[in-house]
Amino acid sequence: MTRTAAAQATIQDVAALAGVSRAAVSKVIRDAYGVSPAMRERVNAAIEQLGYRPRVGARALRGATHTIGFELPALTNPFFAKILTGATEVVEDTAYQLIVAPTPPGKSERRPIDALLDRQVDGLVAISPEVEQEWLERLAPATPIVMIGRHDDSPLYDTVTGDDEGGAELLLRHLIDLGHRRIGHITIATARPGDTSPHGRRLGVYERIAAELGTTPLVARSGQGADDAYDAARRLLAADQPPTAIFAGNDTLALEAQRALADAGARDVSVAGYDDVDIAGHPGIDLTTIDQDGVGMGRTAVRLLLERIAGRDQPVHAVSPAALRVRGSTRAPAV
Amino acid sequence: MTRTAAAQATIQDVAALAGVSRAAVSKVIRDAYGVSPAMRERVNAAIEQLGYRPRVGARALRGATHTIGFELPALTNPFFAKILTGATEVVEDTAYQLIVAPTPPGKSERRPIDALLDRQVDGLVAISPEVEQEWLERLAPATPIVMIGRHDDSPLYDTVTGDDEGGAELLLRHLIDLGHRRIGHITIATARPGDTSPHGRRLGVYERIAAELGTTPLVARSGQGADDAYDAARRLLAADQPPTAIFAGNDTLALEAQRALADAGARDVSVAGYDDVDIAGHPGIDLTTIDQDGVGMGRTAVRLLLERIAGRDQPVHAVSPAALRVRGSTRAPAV
DNA sequence: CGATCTACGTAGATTGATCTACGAATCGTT
DNA sequence: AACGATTCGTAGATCAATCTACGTAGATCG
Repeated sequence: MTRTAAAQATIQDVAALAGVSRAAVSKVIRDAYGVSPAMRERVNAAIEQLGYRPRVGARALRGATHTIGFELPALTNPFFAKILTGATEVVEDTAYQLIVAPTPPGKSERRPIDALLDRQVDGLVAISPEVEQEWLERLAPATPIVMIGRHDDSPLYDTVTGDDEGGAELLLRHLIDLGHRRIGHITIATARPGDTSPHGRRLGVYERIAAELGTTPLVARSGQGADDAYDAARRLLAADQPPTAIFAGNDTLALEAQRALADAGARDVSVAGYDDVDIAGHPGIDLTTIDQDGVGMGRTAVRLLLERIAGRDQPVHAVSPAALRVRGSTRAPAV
Repeated sequence: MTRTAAAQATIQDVAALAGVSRAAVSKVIRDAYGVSPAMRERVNAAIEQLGYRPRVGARALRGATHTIGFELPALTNPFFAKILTGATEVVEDTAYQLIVAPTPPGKSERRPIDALLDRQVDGLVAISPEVEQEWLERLAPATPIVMIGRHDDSPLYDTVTGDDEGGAELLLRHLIDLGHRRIGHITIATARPGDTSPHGRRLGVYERIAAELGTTPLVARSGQGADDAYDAARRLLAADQPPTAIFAGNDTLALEAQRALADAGARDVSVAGYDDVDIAGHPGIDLTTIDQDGVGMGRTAVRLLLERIAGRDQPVHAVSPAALRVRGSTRAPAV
């Protein structure tokens, strides 16, 4: 701590240099009422000269931070990057700054969310955190929050979800139409059929449709790592009656399934994913998947949040439509 | 602003409930000297009961924020996600919190960096921002910074780079060994041969080796978007003497080049990238590339930063070694 | 047994901004 | 010229923490 911190200029320094009061400088900064052009001029010159920038922390003590917090799980999933891209776009056009707190793999989303709240963000977006709804509802009155992916119907916060039921159904019907009957499913370890998470919803639809078909569901669960997804796919292939098609809970899982299929020489097994990440359209991947417009979801989330910050009281639960993208990874089963 | 903010508990509230002074509570929180077990007990109970969490902003006014800022460009580039993964890992084991400020595509890195500084981060990591070294050196005395990717030799801040010269040379020698003589290069719009950026270094090596070979360099420049990279690749293919191999400045560019090759039916043109992103090893991509251990670079960056925060004065310029990963995307040229 | 030491707590200043009052100057009216 | 209405600027409280002094017990010691 023997730092020779070339002490940053404070509002006091600016005021002294411009020969005005601190309050006057504050007014200029905030573009508030009661500032003569002459004073504005002098103050701005002083700010310029000193390279002054207001400390957000000091501001936070009184009012707002003009900051939007974004909790981001699994950095390696490009779908989340899509959402974040949309969020960034919208924030770009406002006076707000976006700051992202990543959740380390396998850890609870609580810590990054708390970290953002500790930094007094004016609003918070989180991607499908696995926390209790009650906990979120305790936070929401103090800080507006928008959940992406969680299908809960809270009156206290907004949600943006994909049409997971519709999307999963679209995809499964597509496989069935191709002639598949033994369809395996890869999902994440924590998903429960029909729960409020996207994977839970997709799993629920999968089980329902399996029941309709009269087939026994063939589900493999994957942990966080890429290897886990690979292993899950291998387990499906090793089943007594291996599937002719695999519906992976998302594209990242699907990519690992493709890898496993290639290694197992199971060239004729179809694979489909969910999310339509950029790479899915690459000719070497050519993955059939569901596009739920991640960029749009990110945009919507921030828009809803800004509305909340501006004072809206009524909850909004937005749903992004799901569209099937048929590509080469799915075809009729080999006879 | 008609928010019924269920006012968060402050240190004053905790002190009142525990029947002690504010300073006492502060001591307990900071684990400072002069606290009896009995008092600690009572204070912790009060903290628990009120769900109290200290405001980082208020703390920042006096001391540190225990926050590390991370400037992240181009969310869509999975290599940066790798670096961030490494950074997250190291921060995980400390009392610091990582917050990320993304740079919107095509915008200056200055704004996100300033935003982090305004929030009084204790240290800052940035990925190859295109700003003047002088500007960084003005920041560094007040806030320790570590630059990833920039090959500058500043005495005021640390750097972590890949061995871009070695890596580019490895890759080009590999192509030459395969028999390629007409090798095209895709780089980013702002790169200048030999400048301090990774792309500039790689471009410099490319031009040097082209000169050694006595061939005219064939360089296409790409803007930020995926389409730009695709177009750049198309331009290379449309040259009078189209290349038999393409060395893309990074894997993201290489993936677009593959797409362009597929669309152009140029099945026999080799492609190589740089970074070894996860997808490069996928059987459908199978991209020859350079692994420069992005995760390790992220880890090193945070370690160096923590050392600086702890008081180190001497600069460190770490270099991550480059390793060639030969895959199916490069082969001998068609005769 | 009185002096010193240590452990434990507290009072109050401090940090950098915002914001509410309020005072002073300027202006147009009648 | 006197009046209220604007306009411009400042003083000082305030926000939630930290941190330096300093006070008060009780323990230790010669």
